[in-house]
Amino acid sequence: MARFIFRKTQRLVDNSHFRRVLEDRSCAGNDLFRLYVSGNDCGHPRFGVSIGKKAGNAVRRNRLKRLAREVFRLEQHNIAPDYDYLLIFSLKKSKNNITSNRSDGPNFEILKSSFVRMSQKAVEKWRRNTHLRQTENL
RNA sequence: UGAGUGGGUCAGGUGGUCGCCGGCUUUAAUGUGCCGGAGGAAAGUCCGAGCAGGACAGGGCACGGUGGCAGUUAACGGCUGCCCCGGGUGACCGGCGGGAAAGUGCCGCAGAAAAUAUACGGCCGAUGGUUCCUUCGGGGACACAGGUAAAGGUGAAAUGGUGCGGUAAGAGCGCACCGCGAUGGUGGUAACAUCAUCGGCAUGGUAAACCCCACCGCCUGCAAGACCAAGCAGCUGUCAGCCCGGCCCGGGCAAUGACAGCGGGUAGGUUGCUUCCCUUUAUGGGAGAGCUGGCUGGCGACAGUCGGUCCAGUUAAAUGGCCACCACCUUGCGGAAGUGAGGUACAGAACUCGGCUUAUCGACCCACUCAGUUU
RNA sequence: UGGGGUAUAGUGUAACGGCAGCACGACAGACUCUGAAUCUGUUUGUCUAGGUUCGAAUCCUAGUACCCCAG
Repeated sequence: MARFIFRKTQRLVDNSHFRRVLEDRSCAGNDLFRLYVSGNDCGHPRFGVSIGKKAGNAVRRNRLKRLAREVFRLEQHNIAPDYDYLLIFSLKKSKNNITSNRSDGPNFEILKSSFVRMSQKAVEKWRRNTHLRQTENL
Protein backbone atom coordinates (compact mmCIF):
# COMPACT_ATOMS: atom_id res chain seq x y z
CA MET A 1 0.00 0.00 0.00
CA ALA A 2 1.44 3.34 -1.07
CA ARG A 3 1.58 6.16 1.46
CA PHE A 4 0.11 9.56 0.80
CA ILE A 5 2.41 11.80 2.78
CA PHE A 6 3.60 15.24 1.78
CA ARG A 7 6.57 16.63 3.66
CA LYS A 8 8.87 19.54 3.27
CA THR A 9 11.46 17.56 1.28
CA GLN A 10 8.85 17.06 -1.44
CA ARG A 11 8.35 20.77 -1.91
CA LEU A 12 10.11 23.33 -4.02
CA VAL A 13 11.55 25.55 -1.32
CA ASP A 14 14.04 27.88 -2.88
CA ASN A 15 13.86 30.62 -5.46
CA SER A 16 16.56 28.77 -7.44
CA HIS A 17 14.30 25.69 -7.69
CA PHE A 18 11.53 27.76 -9.19
CA ARG A 19 13.95 29.45 -11.60
CA ARG A 20 15.26 26.13 -12.84
CA VAL A 21 11.81 24.68 -13.50
CA LEU A 22 10.69 27.80 -15.35
CA GLU A 23 13.85 27.94 -17.46
CA ASP A 24 13.20 24.45 -18.87
CA ARG A 25 10.10 25.87 -20.54
CA SER A 26 8.18 22.62 -20.59
CA CYS A 27 4.60 23.31 -19.72
CA ALA A 28 1.08 22.14 -20.36
CA GLY A 29 -2.07 23.92 -19.40
CA ASN A 30 -5.81 24.23 -19.53
CA ASP A 31 -8.45 26.78 -18.44
CA LEU A 32 -7.38 26.70 -14.82
CA PHE A 33 -3.62 26.40 -14.63
CA ARG A 34 -0.28 25.80 -16.33
CA LEU A 35 2.03 23.02 -15.20
CA TYR A 36 5.77 23.43 -15.62
CA VAL A 37 7.97 20.37 -15.44
CA SER A 38 11.67 19.75 -15.00
CA GLY A 39 13.78 16.69 -14.21
CA ASN A 40 15.45 16.15 -10.84
CA ASP A 41 17.59 13.49 -9.18
CA CYS A 42 15.95 13.21 -5.76
CA GLY A 43 14.30 9.89 -6.44
CA HIS A 44 10.82 11.32 -5.88
CA PRO A 45 8.63 14.05 -7.40
CA ARG A 46 8.66 17.55 -5.95
CA PHE A 47 5.93 20.13 -6.08
CA GLY A 48 5.49 23.91 -5.98
CA VAL A 49 2.58 26.28 -6.42
CA SER A 50 2.43 29.88 -7.55
CA ILE A 51 -0.71 31.93 -7.42
CA GLY A 52 -0.86 35.51 -8.61
CA LYS A 53 -2.49 38.33 -6.73
CA LYS A 54 -5.26 38.55 -9.31
CA ALA A 55 -6.59 35.11 -8.35
CA GLY A 56 -8.43 36.71 -5.42
CA ASN A 57 -7.86 37.71 -1.84
CA ALA A 58 -5.64 35.85 0.63
CA VAL A 59 -8.32 33.37 1.67
CA ARG A 60 -9.09 32.39 -1.90
CA ARG A 61 -5.43 32.02 -2.85
CA ASN A 62 -4.73 29.98 0.26
CA ARG A 63 -7.62 27.69 -0.61
CA LEU A 64 -6.39 27.16 -4.17
CA LYS A 65 -2.93 26.30 -2.87
CA ARG A 66 -4.30 23.79 -0.38
CA LEU A 67 -6.41 22.13 -3.04
CA ALA A 68 -3.41 21.87 -5.32
CA ARG A 69 -1.30 20.35 -2.59
CA GLU A 70 -4.03 17.87 -1.76
CA VAL A 71 -4.23 16.84 -5.40
CA PHE A 72 -0.48 16.29 -5.54
CA ARG A 73 -0.55 14.32 -2.30
CA LEU A 74 -3.20 11.91 -3.57
CA GLU A 75 -1.85 11.55 -7.09
CA GLN A 76 1.88 11.46 -6.40
CA HIS A 77 2.11 7.75 -7.27
CA ASN A 78 0.18 8.15 -10.54
CA ILE A 79 2.63 10.62 -12.07
CA ALA A 80 6.18 10.23 -13.31
CA PRO A 81 8.80 10.36 -10.52
CA ASP A 82 12.13 12.16 -10.80
CA TYR A 83 10.46 15.37 -11.87
CA ASP A 84 9.74 18.77 -10.33
CA TYR A 85 6.23 20.06 -10.88
CA LEU A 86 5.35 23.74 -10.70
CA LEU A 87 1.68 24.64 -10.82
CA ILE A 88 0.83 28.20 -11.82
CA PHE A 89 -2.76 29.35 -11.73
CA SER A 90 -3.31 31.45 -14.82
CA LEU A 91 -4.89 34.80 -14.34
CA LYS A 92 -7.95 35.55 -16.41
CA LYS A 93 -9.27 32.08 -17.04
CA SER A 94 -8.99 30.82 -13.49
CA LYS A 95 -10.55 34.01 -12.23
CA ASN A 96 -13.64 33.46 -14.34
CA ASN A 97 -13.84 29.87 -13.28
CA ILE A 98 -13.61 30.64 -9.62
CA THR A 99 -16.08 33.47 -9.59
CA SER A 100 -18.64 31.45 -11.54
CA ASN A 101 -18.71 28.45 -9.19
CA ARG A 102 -17.69 29.46 -5.72
CA SER A 103 -18.35 26.10 -4.11
CA ASP A 104 -14.83 24.74 -4.85
CA GLY A 105 -16.19 21.20 -4.44
CA PRO A 106 -16.34 20.22 -8.13
CA ASN A 107 -13.28 22.39 -8.58
CA PHE A 108 -11.32 19.85 -6.59
CA GLU A 109 -12.52 16.99 -8.84
CA ILE A 110 -11.64 18.94 -11.98
CA LEU A 111 -8.20 19.69 -10.63
CA LYS A 112 -7.63 16.09 -9.67
CA SER A 113 -8.55 14.63 -13.06
CA SER A 114 -6.80 17.26 -15.15
CA PHE A 115 -3.61 17.28 -13.08
CA VAL A 116 -2.57 13.75 -14.09
CA ARG A 117 -3.33 14.36 -17.76
CA MET A 118 -1.37 17.60 -17.80
CA SER A 119 1.55 16.04 -15.98
CA GLN A 120 1.82 13.34 -18.63
CA LYS A 121 1.62 15.91 -21.40
CA ALA A 122 4.25 18.13 -19.80
CA VAL A 123 6.65 15.28 -19.14
CA GLU A 124 6.43 14.21 -22.78
CA LYS A 125 7.17 17.74 -23.81
CA TRP A 126 10.13 17.95 -21.47
CA ARG A 127 11.62 14.78 -22.91
CA ARG A 128 11.22 16.15 -26.40
CA ASN A 129 12.80 19.49 -25.39
CA THR A 130 15.77 17.93 -23.69
CA HIS A 131 16.28 15.63 -26.67
CA LEU A 132 16.27 18.62 -29.01
CA ARG A 133 18.67 20.48 -26.79
CA GLN A 134 21.09 17.57 -26.67
CA THR A 135 21.06 17.23 -30.47
CA GLU A 136 21.65 20.96 -30.82
CA ASN A 137 24.59 20.73 -28.46
CA LEU A 138 26.03 17.86 -30.43
C1' U B 1 -49.72 44.18 18.23
C1' G B 2 -47.11 47.55 15.02
C1' A B 3 -43.13 51.12 14.23
C1' G B 4 -38.49 52.41 16.16
C1' U B 5 -33.80 53.64 19.34
C1' G B 6 -29.38 52.10 21.94
C1' G B 7 -26.15 48.14 23.60
C1' G B 8 -24.21 43.13 23.83
C1' U B 9 -23.10 37.81 22.41
C1' C B 10 -22.23 34.03 18.61
C1' A B 11 -19.86 33.39 13.76
C1' G B 12 -23.02 26.22 12.04
C1' G B 13 -22.20 21.55 15.22
C1' U B 14 -20.70 16.22 16.09
C1' G B 15 -18.16 11.76 14.58
C1' G B 16 -14.92 8.91 11.24
C1' U B 17 -10.82 8.74 7.85
C1' C B 18 -6.35 10.46 4.83
C1' G B 19 -2.80 14.43 5.67
C1' C B 20 0.11 19.36 7.47
C1' C B 21 2.86 22.56 11.56
C1' G B 22 4.77 22.97 16.67
C1' G B 23 5.89 21.03 21.79
C1' C B 24 6.86 16.76 25.02
C1' U B 25 8.06 11.38 25.26
C1' U B 26 10.81 7.43 22.99
C1' U B 27 14.19 5.72 18.98
C1' A B 28 20.64 5.40 15.75
C1' A B 29 16.83 7.35 12.34
C1' U B 30 12.02 7.32 9.31
C1' G B 31 8.44 6.71 12.82
C1' U B 32 5.01 5.71 17.24
C1' G B 33 2.03 7.90 21.42
C1' C B 34 -0.12 12.32 23.89
C1' C B 35 -1.30 17.61 23.78
C1' G B 36 -2.07 22.24 21.11
C1' G B 37 -3.03 24.71 16.26
C1' A B 38 -6.45 31.75 12.99
C1' G B 39 -10.16 36.46 13.93
C1' G B 40 -13.92 39.87 15.62
C1' A B 41 -12.23 42.24 12.67
C1' A B 42 -6.13 38.49 12.20
C1' A B 43 -7.61 43.77 7.45
C1' G B 44 -6.62 49.21 6.55
C1' U B 45 -1.91 50.97 8.83
C1' C B 46 -5.24 56.07 11.12
C1' C B 47 -3.37 56.98 16.38
C1' G B 48 -1.01 55.42 21.19
C1' A B 49 2.62 52.32 23.88
C1' G B 50 6.17 48.31 24.94
C1' C B 51 10.81 46.46 22.78
C1' A B 52 15.49 47.46 19.75
C1' G B 53 19.11 50.71 17.58
C1' G B 54 20.89 55.60 16.68
C1' A B 55 26.53 60.19 21.33
C1' C B 56 25.37 59.32 27.64
C1' A B 57 18.81 60.33 24.16
C1' G B 58 19.53 66.65 27.26
C1' G B 59 17.68 72.12 26.43
C1' G B 60 15.84 76.02 23.01
C1' C B 61 14.05 77.44 18.11
C1' A B 62 11.83 75.58 13.80
C1' C B 63 8.24 71.85 12.33
C1' G B 64 4.07 68.64 13.32
C1' G B 65 -0.20 67.18 16.24
C1' U B 66 -4.36 67.98 19.76
C1' G B 67 -8.36 71.73 21.10
C1' G B 68 -15.76 72.69 25.66
C1' C B 69 -15.09 70.94 31.09
C1' A B 70 -13.97 67.06 34.53
C1' G B 71 -12.27 62.20 34.85
C1' U B 72 -10.02 57.42 33.16
C1' U B 73 -5.44 55.04 31.53
C1' A B 74 1.16 52.58 30.71
C1' A B 75 -0.31 56.04 26.83
C1' C B 76 -3.68 58.11 23.19
C1' G B 77 -6.50 62.00 18.53
C1' G B 78 -9.48 56.35 22.44
C1' C B 79 -13.20 55.72 26.32
C1' U B 80 -16.74 57.63 30.39
C1' G B 81 -19.85 61.42 32.61
C1' C B 82 -21.49 66.37 32.21
C1' C B 83 -22.10 71.37 29.56
C1' C B 84 -23.27 74.07 24.95
C1' C B 85 -25.16 74.13 19.69
C1' G B 86 -28.18 71.57 15.81
C1' G B 87 -31.93 67.57 14.53
C1' G B 88 -36.08 64.20 16.14
C1' U B 89 -43.14 63.79 19.12
C1' G B 90 -39.70 60.56 21.88
C1' A B 91 -36.01 56.67 23.25
C1' C B 92 -31.83 59.02 21.12
C1' C B 93 -28.47 60.92 17.24
C1' G B 94 -24.64 64.41 15.09
C1' G B 95 -20.76 68.26 16.20
C1' C B 96 -11.74 69.41 14.91
C1' G B 97 -17.01 72.79 20.08
C1' G B 98 -10.23 77.69 22.35
C1' G B 99 -9.18 82.99 20.58
C1' A B 100 -12.00 87.52 15.33
C1' A B 101 -11.14 94.75 20.81
C1' A B 102 -2.68 91.20 19.08
C1' G B 103 -1.84 91.65 13.88
C1' U B 104 -2.26 90.28 8.45
C1' G B 105 -5.16 88.34 4.36
C1' C B 106 -9.89 87.21 1.77
C1' C B 107 -15.36 88.27 1.12
C1' G B 108 -16.38 86.80 -6.81
C1' C B 109 -21.42 88.43 -9.19
C1' A B 110 -25.15 91.68 -7.54
C1' G B 111 -25.60 96.13 -4.68
C1' A B 112 -25.36 103.17 -2.92
C1' A B 113 -22.12 100.77 0.34
C1' A B 114 -18.65 94.34 1.92
C1' A B 115 -15.75 96.56 6.73
C1' U B 116 -14.26 102.60 6.91
C1' A B 117 -19.21 104.82 9.09
C1' U B 118 -19.14 107.84 5.73
C1' A B 119 -19.74 109.57 0.45
C1' C B 120 -24.08 108.44 -3.36
C1' G B 121 -29.22 108.66 -3.22
C1' G B 122 -33.28 110.11 -0.01
C1' C B 123 -36.38 112.79 3.85
C1' C B 124 -36.90 117.47 6.36
C1' G B 125 -35.86 122.46 6.25
C1' A B 126 -38.65 123.26 12.98
C1' U B 127 -34.04 127.21 13.62
C1' G B 128 -31.16 130.72 10.43
C1' G B 129 -30.80 132.88 5.13
C1' U B 130 -32.92 134.69 0.26
C1' U B 131 -37.46 135.83 -1.94
C1' C B 132 -42.98 136.41 -2.95
C1' C B 133 -47.90 137.47 -0.96
C1' U B 134 -50.18 139.92 3.19
C1' U B 135 -56.23 141.71 6.13
C1' C B 136 -49.36 142.79 9.40
C1' G B 137 -51.58 137.88 13.08
C1' G B 138 -48.99 135.23 9.46
C1' G B 139 -48.72 132.12 4.95
C1' G B 140 -46.01 130.22 0.62
C1' A B 141 -41.60 129.25 -2.47
C1' C B 142 -36.12 128.17 -2.93
C1' A B 143 -33.02 123.86 -1.23
C1' C B 144 -28.23 128.29 0.55
C1' A B 145 -26.61 127.24 5.78
C1' G B 146 -27.94 123.10 8.20
C1' G B 147 -30.62 118.63 10.64
C1' U B 148 -31.11 113.47 9.87
C1' A B 149 -29.86 108.08 9.30
C1' A B 150 -36.34 105.66 8.67
C1' A B 151 -36.79 103.87 2.85
C1' G B 152 -32.67 102.42 -1.34
C1' G B 153 -34.88 96.48 -6.11
C1' U B 154 -29.30 93.41 -4.12
C1' G B 155 -26.80 89.63 -1.40
C1' A B 156 -24.87 84.07 2.28
C1' A B 157 -24.03 88.37 5.21
C1' A B 158 -26.02 95.56 5.60
C1' U B 159 -23.98 98.43 11.88
C1' G B 160 -29.34 95.13 17.22
C1' G B 161 -35.00 93.05 16.00
C1' U B 162 -40.56 93.80 16.61
C1' G B 163 -44.41 97.06 18.35
C1' C B 164 -46.03 101.70 20.50
C1' G B 165 -44.88 106.67 21.47
C1' G B 166 -42.24 110.82 19.73
C1' U B 167 -40.66 114.60 15.72
C1' A B 168 -39.97 119.55 10.91
C1' A B 169 -38.04 114.85 9.30
C1' G B 170 -36.01 111.26 12.11
C1' A B 171 -33.09 108.46 15.42
C1' G B 172 -32.48 103.52 21.75
C1' C B 173 -34.56 109.71 21.59
C1' G B 174 -38.21 107.21 25.38
C1' C B 175 -40.99 102.66 26.84
C1' A B 176 -42.36 97.06 26.59
C1' C B 177 -40.61 92.21 25.08
C1' C B 178 -36.51 89.52 22.81
C1' G B 179 -31.16 89.55 21.74
C1' C B 180 -26.14 91.49 23.35
C1' G B 181 -22.51 93.33 26.94
C1' A B 182 -20.80 94.66 32.03
C1' U B 183 -21.12 94.08 37.38
C1' G B 184 -22.78 91.37 41.53
C1' G B 185 -25.39 87.19 44.02
C1' U B 186 -26.70 81.82 44.04
C1' G B 187 -25.70 76.54 42.41
C1' G B 188 -21.63 73.58 40.41
C1' U B 189 -14.51 71.08 41.14
C1' A B 190 -15.26 73.21 36.20
C1' A B 191 -17.40 74.05 31.28
C1' C B 192 -21.82 76.53 32.37
C1' A B 193 -26.76 77.62 34.22
C1' U B 194 -29.88 81.03 36.70
C1' C B 195 -31.48 85.65 39.19
C1' A B 196 -30.92 90.94 40.05
C1' U B 197 -29.05 95.67 38.65
C1' C B 198 -26.90 98.72 35.08
C1' G B 199 -25.55 100.08 29.92
C1' G B 200 -28.85 102.05 25.49
C1' C B 201 -25.64 98.74 21.87
C1' A B 202 -19.75 100.25 21.49
C1' U B 203 -15.57 96.54 16.84
C1' G B 204 -19.95 91.49 10.36
C1' G B 205 -18.11 86.61 8.59
C1' U B 206 -13.96 83.43 7.77
C1' A B 207 -8.92 80.60 12.06
C1' A B 208 -10.93 72.37 8.49
C1' A B 209 -6.78 81.08 5.74
C1' C B 210 -1.93 82.72 7.92
C1' C B 211 -1.70 83.38 12.95
C1' C B 212 -2.09 83.79 18.70
C1' C B 213 -2.81 80.86 23.27
C1' A B 214 -2.54 76.18 26.16
C1' C B 215 -0.80 71.19 26.17
C1' C B 216 2.00 67.09 23.77
C1' G B 217 5.95 65.21 20.58
C1' C B 218 14.03 63.54 19.63
C1' C B 219 14.71 60.14 14.86
C1' U B 220 14.26 55.27 12.81
C1' G B 221 11.99 50.71 12.85
C1' C B 222 11.78 43.23 14.26
C1' A B 223 13.37 43.25 6.79
C1' A B 224 15.00 46.98 14.21
C1' G B 225 19.01 44.55 16.39
C1' A B 226 22.57 40.27 18.08
C1' C B 227 25.55 35.92 16.71
C1' C B 228 27.67 32.07 13.40
C1' A B 229 29.24 30.25 8.63
C1' A B 230 30.77 31.15 3.55
C1' G B 231 33.04 34.62 0.24
C1' C B 232 35.85 39.01 -2.37
C1' A B 233 39.82 43.48 -4.35
C1' G B 234 40.34 47.30 -3.80
C1' C B 235 40.50 52.32 -5.86
C1' U B 236 39.42 57.65 -6.05
C1' G B 237 38.11 62.26 -3.78
C1' U B 238 37.20 65.56 0.49
C1' C B 239 38.07 67.00 5.52
C1' A B 240 41.44 67.77 9.50
C1' G B 241 37.97 66.32 12.55
C1' C B 242 33.45 63.21 13.10
C1' C B 243 28.61 61.89 15.58
C1' C B 244 23.63 63.36 17.59
C1' G B 245 20.42 62.81 9.78
C1' G B 246 16.55 71.10 9.85
C1' C B 247 19.43 75.12 12.97
C1' C B 248 21.84 76.63 17.65
C1' C B 249 23.56 75.44 22.57
C1' G B 250 25.38 71.78 25.47
C1' G B 251 27.52 66.75 25.23
C1' G B 252 30.31 62.43 23.46
C1' C B 253 34.10 59.71 20.41
C1' A B 254 38.90 59.43 17.93
C1' A B 255 44.16 60.67 17.29
C1' U B 256 45.22 57.69 11.40
C1' G B 257 40.67 58.31 11.38
C1' A B 258 35.90 60.01 9.47
C1' C B 259 32.68 60.93 5.40
C1' A B 260 31.30 60.61 0.14
C1' G B 261 31.60 58.16 -4.69
C1' C B 262 32.94 53.92 -7.92
C1' G B 263 33.90 48.75 -8.01
C1' G B 264 33.84 43.60 -5.85
C1' G B 265 31.65 39.51 -2.65
C1' U B 266 27.52 37.15 -0.21
C1' A B 267 22.51 36.87 -0.67
C1' G B 268 22.64 30.77 3.96
C1' G B 269 21.61 29.45 9.20
C1' U B 270 20.59 30.53 14.56
C1' U B 271 18.38 34.17 17.60
C1' G B 272 14.94 38.23 18.37
C1' C B 273 9.98 34.71 18.57
C1' U B 274 6.16 33.64 21.65
C1' U B 275 4.38 35.10 28.40
C1' C B 276 9.32 36.58 30.86
C1' C B 277 13.09 35.66 34.69
C1' C B 278 15.44 32.67 38.81
C1' U B 279 16.97 28.31 40.89
C1' U B 280 16.83 23.60 39.75
C1' U B 281 14.63 19.61 37.28
C1' A B 282 9.87 19.61 41.10
C1' U B 283 4.59 19.79 37.42
C1' G B 284 8.89 24.86 42.38
C1' G B 285 9.12 30.40 43.25
C1' G B 286 8.67 35.46 41.51
C1' A B 287 7.18 39.06 37.92
C1' G B 288 3.44 40.12 33.78
C1' A B 289 -1.35 47.28 30.60
C1' G B 290 -1.92 38.81 29.61
C1' C B 291 -6.82 35.90 29.80
C1' U B 292 -10.88 34.65 32.96
C1' G B 293 -14.66 34.22 37.38
C1' G B 294 -16.27 36.36 42.12
C1' C B 295 -16.44 40.40 45.77
C1' U B 296 -15.80 45.75 47.12
C1' G B 297 -15.79 51.18 45.60
C1' G B 298 -17.65 54.43 41.62
C1' C B 299 -23.61 57.16 37.79
C1' G B 300 -19.73 55.31 34.39
C1' A B 301 -14.99 54.58 31.73
C1' C B 302 -12.26 52.09 35.44
C1' A B 303 -9.71 50.89 40.03
C1' G B 304 -8.65 47.59 44.25
C1' U B 305 -8.59 42.62 46.04
C1' C B 306 -9.15 37.09 46.11
C1' G B 307 -9.08 32.56 43.19
C1' G B 308 -8.17 29.90 38.57
C1' U B 309 -5.20 29.81 34.13
C1' C B 310 -0.51 30.35 30.63
C1' C B 311 -4.00 29.89 25.14
C1' A B 312 -0.78 29.36 17.10
C1' G B 313 4.41 30.17 16.27
C1' U B 314 5.07 29.54 10.29
C1' U B 315 9.41 31.47 7.07
C1' A B 316 7.85 29.67 -1.32
C1' A B 317 5.24 30.49 4.79
C1' A B 318 1.27 24.91 8.98
C1' U B 319 -4.77 24.99 10.63
C1' G B 320 -6.75 21.16 4.71
C1' G B 321 -9.44 17.08 1.55
C1' C B 322 -13.26 13.32 1.56
C1' C B 323 -17.57 10.76 3.90
C1' A B 324 -21.89 10.46 7.30
C1' C B 325 -25.63 12.66 10.47
C1' C B 326 -27.99 16.93 12.50
C1' A B 327 -29.31 22.54 12.67
C1' C B 328 -30.85 26.98 9.78
C1' C B 329 -32.16 29.48 4.93
C1' U B 330 -33.89 29.41 -0.42
C1' U B 331 -36.39 26.49 -3.91
C1' G B 332 -38.81 22.07 -7.01
C1' C B 333 -42.47 17.81 -6.28
C1' G B 334 -46.45 16.54 -2.79
C1' G B 335 -52.92 17.02 0.51
C1' A B 336 -49.43 15.70 4.40
C1' A B 337 -45.42 12.81 6.22
C1' G B 338 -41.39 13.23 3.35
C1' U B 339 -37.86 13.83 -0.50
C1' G B 340 -34.45 16.16 -4.57
C1' A B 341 -31.15 20.42 -5.55
C1' G B 342 -28.45 24.63 -3.89
C1' G B 343 -26.57 27.63 0.03
C1' U B 344 -24.56 28.89 5.60
C1' A B 345 -21.19 36.12 5.53
C1' C B 346 -16.71 39.18 5.76
C1' A B 347 -12.40 37.25 5.66
C1' G B 348 -6.18 34.06 6.99
C1' A B 349 -1.67 35.20 12.35
C1' A B 350 4.07 36.96 10.56
C1' C B 351 7.52 41.12 17.17
C1' U B 352 3.55 42.05 20.94
C1' C B 353 -0.34 44.84 23.19
C1' G B 354 -4.43 49.30 23.86
C1' G B 355 -7.85 51.79 20.66
C1' C B 356 -10.06 53.79 16.03
C1' U B 357 -11.90 52.91 11.11
C1' U B 358 -13.66 49.85 7.28
C1' A B 359 -15.96 44.75 5.47
C1' U B 360 -19.88 41.37 7.20
C1' C B 361 -25.15 36.14 5.51
C1' G B 362 -27.71 35.94 9.58
C1' A B 363 -29.39 34.26 14.65
C1' C B 364 -30.32 35.40 19.69
C1' C B 365 -30.53 38.40 24.23
C1' C B 366 -31.14 42.95 27.29
C1' A B 367 -32.86 47.98 28.18
C1' C B 368 -35.85 51.90 26.45
C1' U B 369 -39.39 55.14 23.25
C1' C B 370 -43.86 56.24 20.35
C1' A B 371 -48.78 54.74 18.49
C1' G B 372 -53.07 51.59 18.80
C1' U B 373 -56.26 47.77 21.20
C1' U B 374 -57.94 45.04 25.57
C1' U B 375 -58.24 44.53 30.94
C1' U C 1 6.79 44.27 6.04
C1' G C 2 7.74 49.41 6.41
C1' G C 3 7.82 54.32 4.05
C1' G C 4 6.01 57.87 0.25
C1' G C 5 2.89 59.64 -3.70
C1' U C 6 -1.16 60.12 -7.40
C1' A C 7 -6.35 60.17 -8.96
C1' U C 8 -9.69 65.96 -13.64
C1' A C 9 -13.31 64.16 -20.87
C1' G C 10 -11.62 57.91 -24.45
C1' U C 11 -5.84 59.43 -23.59
C1' G C 12 -2.07 63.02 -21.82
C1' U C 13 -2.13 67.25 -18.85
C1' A C 14 -3.64 72.90 -16.71
C1' A C 15 -6.59 75.67 -13.17
C1' C C 16 -4.90 82.13 -5.95
C1' G C 17 -11.79 78.92 -2.47
C1' G C 18 -15.71 82.40 -7.05
C1' C C 19 -18.29 80.29 -14.93
C1' A C 20 -13.47 73.57 -15.17
C1' G C 21 -9.83 74.78 -19.60
C1' C C 22 -5.85 72.99 -23.48
C1' A C 23 -3.93 69.29 -26.92
C1' C C 24 -4.77 64.61 -29.30
C1' G C 25 -8.98 61.50 -30.28
C1' A C 26 -14.36 60.51 -31.54
C1' C C 27 -18.71 62.37 -34.14
C1' A C 28 -21.12 65.76 -37.73
C1' G C 29 -20.55 69.26 -41.69
C1' A C 30 -17.56 71.97 -45.56
C1' C C 31 -13.69 71.30 -49.44
C1' U C 32 -12.75 66.72 -53.16
C1' C C 33 -14.90 62.38 -58.34
C1' U C 34 -13.16 59.51 -53.58
C1' G C 35 -9.68 59.42 -49.49
C1' A C 36 -5.76 61.98 -46.67
C1' A C 37 -4.49 66.85 -45.13
C1' U C 38 -7.04 71.48 -43.94
C1' C C 39 -11.26 74.50 -41.98
C1' U C 40 -15.91 74.91 -38.87
C1' G C 41 -18.93 73.01 -35.03
C1' U C 42 -20.40 69.36 -31.30
C1' U C 43 -19.61 65.60 -27.55
C1' U C 44 -17.99 63.54 -22.90
C1' G C 45 -15.09 64.97 -16.80
C1' U C 46 -13.08 66.78 -10.94
C1' C C 47 -12.16 58.46 -7.63
C1' U C 48 -16.35 57.64 -3.55
C1' A C 49 -19.02 59.28 1.04
C1' G C 50 -19.55 62.89 4.83
C1' G C 51 -18.14 67.83 6.86
C1' U C 52 -16.10 73.35 7.16
C1' U C 53 -17.60 77.63 4.13
C1' C C 54 -22.37 82.13 1.36
C1' G C 55 -19.67 78.98 -2.25
C1' A C 56 -15.31 73.41 -2.61
C1' A C 57 -11.58 70.14 -8.25
C1' U C 58 -8.98 72.98 -4.34
C1' C C 59 -9.58 72.88 2.87
C1' C C 60 -10.65 68.67 6.72
C1' U C 61 -12.09 63.40 7.95
C1' A C 62 -12.96 58.38 6.46
C1' G C 63 -12.66 54.91 2.48
C1' U C 64 -11.41 52.87 -2.81
C1' A C 65 -8.06 52.05 -6.82
C1' C C 66 -3.26 52.52 -8.83
C1' C C 67 1.99 53.67 -8.78
C1' C C 68 6.97 54.31 -6.67
C1' C C 69 10.99 53.41 -3.00
C1' A C 70 13.86 50.38 0.92
C1' G C 71 15.55 45.55 2.00
